[in-house]
Amino acid sequence: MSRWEPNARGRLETAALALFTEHGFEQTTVAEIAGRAGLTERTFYRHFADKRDVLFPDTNPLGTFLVEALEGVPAPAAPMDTVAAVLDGVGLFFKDRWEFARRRQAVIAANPELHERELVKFAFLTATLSEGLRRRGVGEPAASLAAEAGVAVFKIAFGQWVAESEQRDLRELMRAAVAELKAVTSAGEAPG
Amino acid sequence: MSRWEPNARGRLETAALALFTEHGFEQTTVAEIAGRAGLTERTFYRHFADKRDVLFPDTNPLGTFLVEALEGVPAPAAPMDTVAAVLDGVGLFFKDRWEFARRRQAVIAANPELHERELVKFAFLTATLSEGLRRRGVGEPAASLAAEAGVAVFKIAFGQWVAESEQRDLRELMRAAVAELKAVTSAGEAPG
DNA sequence: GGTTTGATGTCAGACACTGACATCAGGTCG
DNA sequence: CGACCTGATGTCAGTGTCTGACATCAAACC
Repeated sequence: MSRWEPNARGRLETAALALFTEHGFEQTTVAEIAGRAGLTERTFYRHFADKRDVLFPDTNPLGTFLVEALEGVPAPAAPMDTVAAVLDGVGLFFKDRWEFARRRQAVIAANPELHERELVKFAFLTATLSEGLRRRGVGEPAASLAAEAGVAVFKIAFGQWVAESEQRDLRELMRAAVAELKAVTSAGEAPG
Repeated sequence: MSRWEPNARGRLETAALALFTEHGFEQTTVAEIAGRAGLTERTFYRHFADKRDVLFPDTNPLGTFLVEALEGVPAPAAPMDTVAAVLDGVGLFFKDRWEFARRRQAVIAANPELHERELVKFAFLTATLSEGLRRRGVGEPAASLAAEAGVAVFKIAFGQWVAESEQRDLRELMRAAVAELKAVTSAGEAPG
């Protein structure tokens, strides 16, 4: 028999999401989260850098997934096609996480502090994507722009996806958004 | 003679930027900022919602400027052309603020917490721009995408602008970024 | 001149977060 | 087998952010 219950980190994440949903983010203290998980406040801070981080784990699967997806794209593709291919993979990634994503997003949307942290995660994805593109030979500022565009598409499509009452195909939403973005940016290019 | 020195808010902003530059953001306490401004910590929190906000004032001139610029654009323009026109105005807005922008950006870049807050301000600009476009009849998700694209262009061009050792024309950098974005998004659209 | 207003000060306190040290089951090594 | 080390946790004390409640008092207003 081991000295402690296993999966302390997971228990903290579960307890936090539950308490945030029940009482709200601000009304929940770290001590309460730790208490529900059978741990102390100090231990919470050994697993998460701060209170918000419990919803944004460092072991962000999406980040690593992104890198792998990027490497899987055939090399001689235009930047935006590469991004589109990566987004397709991301769509599959979320396939079985719709319910969880919805619950989590509800908590985040209800708390400006959490929304703020979410933006950091998006910025991290943008940086990851941009670096990946540069590694594939895309120059600046093309790489940064394509990365920003890709994450923008993801943001918007993801927002639509979790907002629907029925689960749709995230990939379709993203493909539509990519098409819309192309239309928007090319329109009026050479008027007349 | 009035009871207090005038412009308490401005004194706090000046004191904060100076102290953040000298000792860093985390090493500076709110009490120190208030002290240098001849005020108390409590008064600081009457002017700013939190410690970071002293670098991101609510009376954000850029936000209001954006709205006005948006209204100044002739109505029958394509979304991205509207955004481009607004960005041109924004470029002028920063014309005389290069030095200040550089100092401020140096402080922000040195502190993740401040960078995080900056992302919120960008998100606010995106929302403002998106809403303005929708008010002009642009539908969704085109409005959101154009807004995201515009802010992305601003972010990247602004980053280049403050990174240079000599002041260049922000408008040119943004125009180039818009052109690059169009190139990136249209490339590979209908491959041969 | 009395009253109201509003920016500030004072004080107490909750809570986020951190450093230092203690504990103790389980694995390691001699 | 026993001494030792490791690592996850607990305990405690402390700093700093941020907030609510109440006090102050020049200036404006009537």
